[in-house]
Amino acid sequence: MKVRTRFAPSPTGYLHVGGARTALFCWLFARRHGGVFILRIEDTDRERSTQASVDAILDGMQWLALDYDEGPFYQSQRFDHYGAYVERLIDEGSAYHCYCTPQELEAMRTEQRARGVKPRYDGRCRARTGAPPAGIDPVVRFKNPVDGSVVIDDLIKGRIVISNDELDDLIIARPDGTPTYNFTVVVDDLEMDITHVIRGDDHVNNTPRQINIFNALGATPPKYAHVPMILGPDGQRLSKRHGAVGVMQFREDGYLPDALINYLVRLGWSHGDQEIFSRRELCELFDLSEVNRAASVFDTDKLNWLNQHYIKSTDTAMLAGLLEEQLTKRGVDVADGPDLGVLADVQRERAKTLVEMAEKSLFAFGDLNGYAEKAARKHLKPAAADGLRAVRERLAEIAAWRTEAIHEAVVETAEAVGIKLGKLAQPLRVAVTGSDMSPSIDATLLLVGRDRTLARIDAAITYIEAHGDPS
RNA sequence: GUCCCCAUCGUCUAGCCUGGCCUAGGACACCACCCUUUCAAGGUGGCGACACGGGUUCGAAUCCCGUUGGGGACGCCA
Repeated sequence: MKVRTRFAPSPTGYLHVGGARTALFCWLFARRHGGVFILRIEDTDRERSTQASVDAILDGMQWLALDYDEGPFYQSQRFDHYGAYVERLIDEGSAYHCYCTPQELEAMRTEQRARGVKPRYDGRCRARTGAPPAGIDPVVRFKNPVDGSVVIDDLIKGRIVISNDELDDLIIARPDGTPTYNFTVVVDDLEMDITHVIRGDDHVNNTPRQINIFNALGATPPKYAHVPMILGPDGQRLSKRHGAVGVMQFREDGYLPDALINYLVRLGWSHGDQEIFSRRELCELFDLSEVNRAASVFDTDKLNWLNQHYIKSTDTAMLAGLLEEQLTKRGVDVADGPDLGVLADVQRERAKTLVEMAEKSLFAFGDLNGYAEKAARKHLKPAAADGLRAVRERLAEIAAWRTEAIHEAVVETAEAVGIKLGKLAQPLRVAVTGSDMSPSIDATLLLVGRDRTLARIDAAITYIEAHGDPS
């Protein structure tokens, strides 16, 4: 049978990394087996579902290049399907109307908690006879089996057995007739011929209920694979307070989609000692049997390392385009500066993110925004003035503004003036970039350009003369 | 509280199923050194873990039981 997987987020917020990893595993599993990957939007809760969230999810999927073969299907547009199944279960005696009020149920639960037992519906409406109470719109409850137990042969966790007396009669339709999650999932997984349900392991407790519904419908449940959770550094479930968790936030923060994908896939899955995987490799190698059973902690350091790896191996034109986005976002006029390809190539080894790359490249555009205080104090001293004058003169004579010529000019000036290269390069670096950290001095000058370089050296000499207190 | 799941370096993990090849391997981070005009990148080396207690066995990270710890679920949310 052809593999069919689905990713079924509820649109109540952005696509977070946990969801993204689940989607990735679903996608990979489908690709690996030449199957079909379906996107289904679980928006039966109209109170909380928003179009903005749907868009955010779609954007996230697109950015990560997790393309789906079918969908997106919206549950809110499939209410008639669910209604028919509800009717059928009622007719067959597998579901019943319940007239208990929310207050009543709440009281029941508090009482049960107080007794130290698991809060669950006691089935008081199961055998209700006589006329229905007036003025109450009933919910519909599924008649969960009373005896026996449900076995889940989870593809990741192994065999899980849950006794039916741990379960209760869950609500499958609200008073207004709208269906609830555990029911729509079953109907959709059934109607969409899903063969493998791959989802977060916060759903394992729902699985036996869903299997029971499948059984009541006379259908065979799909195979289940419950992926462990992603935790924050404090061991708690990953959430907003841990920082960036929305997929699109990672884009904002300068991460490459391939880097995030690679990071996420290794979080819980491994293939021997291999760390770097191309999408192609993943599609060939991914297997649920290699997915870890334990939860894992999200580690930004490792993501950063991977991101830099991908930055280093992205082709120049692509990287230049990405850098341009970042620069433009920062209000930089990219026309007023060096070739972005050249820039990207010198910066790719010194930035973990595109954001960092852009920030470290600002010196090559527009005017200098002052000097970093410590750097100026250390390097823009009277002792450096002669070197700067000499190198300015030598630089001004260069015919073609190229790395080699610049390099030569700097090295020769240092020799001529009789100082070590560093004694010249550092003041020059501060003069030209405002900071004592930048790419190699020849590359830096190349990026800054001849006119700016000369003007900035002049400015630095003026600065030294004004502040030159030889203490 | 009840039920379910989980447990190897700080973190991600290999090894576990099919005990011996494990004085437990790799990666990130960290530290040191090398390279070096700064910052990086790169190279070399180092630090660092089988949660604990029983059992089975000639032999256990690997199998079994318990303890502890962590996570999840217990909605007319999904």
